[in-house]
Amino acid sequence: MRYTIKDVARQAGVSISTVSRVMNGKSVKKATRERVLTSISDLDFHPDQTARTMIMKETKTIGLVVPQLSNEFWAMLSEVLQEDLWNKGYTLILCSTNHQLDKEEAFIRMFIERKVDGIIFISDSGNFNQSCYSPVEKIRNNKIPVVTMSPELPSIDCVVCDNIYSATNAVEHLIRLAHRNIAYIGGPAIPLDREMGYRKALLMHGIVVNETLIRRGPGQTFQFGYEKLNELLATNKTFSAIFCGNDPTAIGAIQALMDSGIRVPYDVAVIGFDDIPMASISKPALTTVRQPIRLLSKELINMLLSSIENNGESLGRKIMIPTELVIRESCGYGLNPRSNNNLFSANTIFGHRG
Amino acid sequence: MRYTIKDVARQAGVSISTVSRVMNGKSVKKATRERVLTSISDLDFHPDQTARTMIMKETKTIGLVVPQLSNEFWAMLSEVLQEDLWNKGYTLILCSTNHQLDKEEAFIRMFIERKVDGIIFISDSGNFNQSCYSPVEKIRNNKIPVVTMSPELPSIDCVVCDNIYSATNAVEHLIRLAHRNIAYIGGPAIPLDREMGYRKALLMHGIVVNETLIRRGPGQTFQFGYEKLNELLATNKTFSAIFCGNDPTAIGAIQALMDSGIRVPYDVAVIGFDDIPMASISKPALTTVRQPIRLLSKELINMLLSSIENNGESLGRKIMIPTELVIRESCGYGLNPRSNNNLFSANTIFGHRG
DNA sequence: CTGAAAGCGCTAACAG
DNA sequence: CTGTTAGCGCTTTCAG
Repeated sequence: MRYTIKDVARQAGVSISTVSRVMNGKSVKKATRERVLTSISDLDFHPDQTARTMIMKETKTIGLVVPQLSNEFWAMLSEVLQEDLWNKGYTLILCSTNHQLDKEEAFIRMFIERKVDGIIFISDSGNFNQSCYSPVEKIRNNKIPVVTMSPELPSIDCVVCDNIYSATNAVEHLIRLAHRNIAYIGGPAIPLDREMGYRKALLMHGIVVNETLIRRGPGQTFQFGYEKLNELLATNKTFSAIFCGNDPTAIGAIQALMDSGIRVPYDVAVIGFDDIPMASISKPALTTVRQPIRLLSKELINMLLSSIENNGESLGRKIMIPTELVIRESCGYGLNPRSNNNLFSANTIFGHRG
Repeated sequence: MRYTIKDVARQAGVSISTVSRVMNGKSVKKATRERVLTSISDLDFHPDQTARTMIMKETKTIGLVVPQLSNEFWAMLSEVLQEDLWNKGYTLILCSTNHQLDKEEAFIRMFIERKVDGIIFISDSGNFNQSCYSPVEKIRNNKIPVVTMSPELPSIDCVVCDNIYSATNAVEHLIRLAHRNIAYIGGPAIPLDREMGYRKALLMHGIVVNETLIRRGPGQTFQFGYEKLNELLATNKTFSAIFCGNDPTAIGAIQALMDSGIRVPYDVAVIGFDDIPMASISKPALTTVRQPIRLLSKELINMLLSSIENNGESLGRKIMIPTELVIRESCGYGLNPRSNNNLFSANTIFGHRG
């Protein structure tokens, strides 16, 4: 049996309310306070959060759903979120669906039962119905503050990198390097806007989209990129560059190319998305779009906490975070290889886009 | 305001105890049960775990402390632990210290206040005092079931790979490939037993340990390996192989070698530890010791849950999990390059070693 | 089979 | 400044 506030009160010869006051920093005579403090440390007493929660109506707990922890991007974002929230006095319950979408609902249910103060819901179900997505509906019905990275959901707060702009920017980089036959590897687990950005870049430069160069599938891993690239090779279509929806996919694609004796970047240029640590380590080092994780975390938390303060009022705010195109080796350096101006900043757009 | 058991009771025209009975699957007349169930779903009522906990004395929550999530090994282990625990009805609170040791104590304190049913405590403080380590002491004093991966702590349950044996096995592999000048990169954040295994292998083969070939430091990342390797090069000592305490370090070391024009494995062989996904992707693919994550998770959970059932009784059990040496490209294939017998199994030792 | 009542450990009025 | 008291939402005796 653990000690309770009663034990402390008895030990210190005061009432339980006095002990409570000491713990909550309310005014107590100095001598009394010290006596209580001594008893607390003598007994190694820890106040029971559970009981406190029943009255305070707040758990100081945030629920986080991410698609996968073995993807470095989500792992790092989770870690930063946890740290930033901790510094603001919140504990994070981190749940990875590992791409099993049916778990999302189960996690949400658990969050509700545990009365989390807010939820950060990051789904890789890029294809959900625009007007209604059941787990999110459940959160809203329960009036729990929530923030997502899915701009498709109307009237739900959202913080996300500008996927369309970033993808367009990346593909334009390839176009500037004289590529015209550019493939895309993506799928429902990768934001659809990245494909849209790819299409937009081609359109802007009068390049006809070749649908056979677009490979989609349910995956998002190294393995997925490897397979899709081999599919692409099997079509016998011509392509000189590939834009991949995320880094693991890009690295898998590069591996498949190399296994087929195709040199990167000399024969085919490859570009990824996320800039996970692995991107700079793999050979050739991956040119990719960097999502600024610390900024993402900061904005997600700001938005969520402001929503908590306004007791769950969701304004449907959308914040777009800028990205950087980080140029490394995997698509060469084009016309000006000695340039060290290797960062192209995407626009920052705050607020809902018109 | 969320609905409570009272609202359901009123809606269904029964008492709150009946609602409680329905929720807990106790005997209730069929008609009544159905009426209650209807009210529950009509109101989308979720029972409050917090209130339940106050009576039940269990939170169905496990606390997990890991050193870092951006290291794939910990990320994957965390993900598997979370999934396995979820399947057993437990929610995981995952806390990454990100190598800030002072956070360990803060997390433990939080776990106690939240009344977790058990703690999985994975510290990378490899050097802690054998007889007492403050965060762990705190757990024990509070009689919370705990399991660690630190075999040094006496009378604390522990599940861990056999680091000494695995390291010895890895280094012997290098010795079999005719290497005699073998360096080691490690440090306090990497289990000391890996260094002991390295020393043991050399000893067993009559090779004098050259202390200048052992590079230690507080790190464990890619960056750390890169720096330590450069330190090693700066000493001008001869070495033809390196055993690294974990994979990120090994991959960093390889990068540093390549940046100095030293070829791997032709000039220097490198071997790592963990077998993270990156190990098979980086070039050259890394030969490394595989820690079986799913098995590790299974055993950690088994041990913890059995301890919970025996209300916190810690027996100081130590389980050693076997590893595999996965041979890829980074140390060549030695005398028999065509062999596809590329797995050397380490012994499995269950129970405390004599 | 069902309801009334006690109480888990804590905080927050409300009196002194 | 401090003690008394009434709950928070639930489970669990104990009577009907």
